Amino acid sequence: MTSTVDGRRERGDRTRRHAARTAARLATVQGLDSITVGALAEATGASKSGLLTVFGNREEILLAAVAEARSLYVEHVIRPAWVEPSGAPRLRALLDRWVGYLHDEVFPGGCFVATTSAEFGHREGRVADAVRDLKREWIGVLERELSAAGVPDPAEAAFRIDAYLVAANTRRELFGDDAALDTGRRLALAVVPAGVAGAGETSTEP
Amino acid sequence: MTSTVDGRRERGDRTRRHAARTAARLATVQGLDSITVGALAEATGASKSGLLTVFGNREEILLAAVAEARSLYVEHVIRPAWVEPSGAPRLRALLDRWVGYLHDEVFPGGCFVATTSAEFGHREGRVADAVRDLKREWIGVLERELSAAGVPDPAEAAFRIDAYLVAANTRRELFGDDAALDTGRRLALAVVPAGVAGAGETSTEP
DNA sequence: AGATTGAACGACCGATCGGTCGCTTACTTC
DNA sequence: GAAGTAAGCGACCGATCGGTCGTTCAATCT
Repeated sequence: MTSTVDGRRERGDRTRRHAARTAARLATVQGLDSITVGALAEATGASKSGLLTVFGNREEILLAAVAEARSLYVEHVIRPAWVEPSGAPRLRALLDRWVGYLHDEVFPGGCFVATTSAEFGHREGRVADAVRDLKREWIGVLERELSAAGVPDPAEAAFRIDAYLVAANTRRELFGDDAALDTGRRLALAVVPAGVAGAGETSTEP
Repeated sequence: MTSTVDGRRERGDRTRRHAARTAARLATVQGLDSITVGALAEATGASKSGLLTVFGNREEILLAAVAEARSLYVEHVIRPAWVEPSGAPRLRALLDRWVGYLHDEVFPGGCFVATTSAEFGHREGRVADAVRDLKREWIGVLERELSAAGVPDPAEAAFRIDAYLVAANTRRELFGDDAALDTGRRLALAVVPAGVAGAGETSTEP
């Protein structure tokens, strides 16, 4: 996995990655579907045609942006929390990391999942499906950890936590109210059992 | 205030209203900022130039759409609930009406405020300000009624109710999960004091 | 009836949209 | 070093964008 083919493709992968990341960040500011090839070209320093040769068409750019956003989310929120044992401790870490991920401005316009979930609500197509998958995946993580924490109704608890976090993100973006983030975390923490009900291990990735 | 001027302006007002309503409905599907003058012209049966002579420019169309959405919201959610006495009874009516307003498909893409709040999160300009005002107004209603209901921390309670409702709307739009609406209402109802703590009267409009 | 005025329209404007085409460049493999 | 190949670019395409302009239409006022 070293020289030949990978060597040739390294260039393309680098610009691909760079463009996808820029697109993902732009998406939280102006909307994923508002991204234009020309604007992305200017933002990345590449040319329109250059981007289109690498990605094929605009839809592939949006899909790459969603994939890149997912990997950023995993890197900043999921993986750091995964060092904690499954259940309540991991949930607390997830909430901490989630607030940190917003505070660190990983995306300039707040949470990528929250923004695009609202934007692509009931649309159809591959991009909308990718966004749906992202949201489903996050809720799945919450439900599994809540279940491991011994919460009686994990689905409802996940609904509540997700609701608090999204609302916190919206308020912060809309009114510049940074304190909303802590309010959201505090309310979400109240859903997590206080006891050390961790049953799991520092186990497999989600 | 009868014949002359109003008579002449009735035509314009009717198309203005019709276009604004269509724009507000379209906004919940494809995003408020994705509305184009041409698409709105086709959807209303008018011509591009006709719309622009009445509204002036695109921004005015978006502003009119927000204003029209507000009036629809008042008509379907606020006013029906205002017949109940202030406090817990009115809050319960608000939650009922909110679920009904979504169920009746007043907007084809779910709650206008939720969608546009996410879309215009941290943007600037008159449209973003109008969206901000709408959200602020709704939260204000909740806080005032929660306060009247004797809730100790009305701001936090309003945060929770708003979070549940927005999350319910998002899930319904994203996954077609109609049951989410009832989950949202049930959770929101739990924030409202159960006792008949209504202090007010069938009083003034918001 | 004639004048006035807002509503509405078709034609048209420059700018930008997503995308194609042909070319050069950079790198790898013979 | 020659050949091959993906990366990347500039020029250009038809379509659509928001918006302007001059005209026509419908209703009111004198």
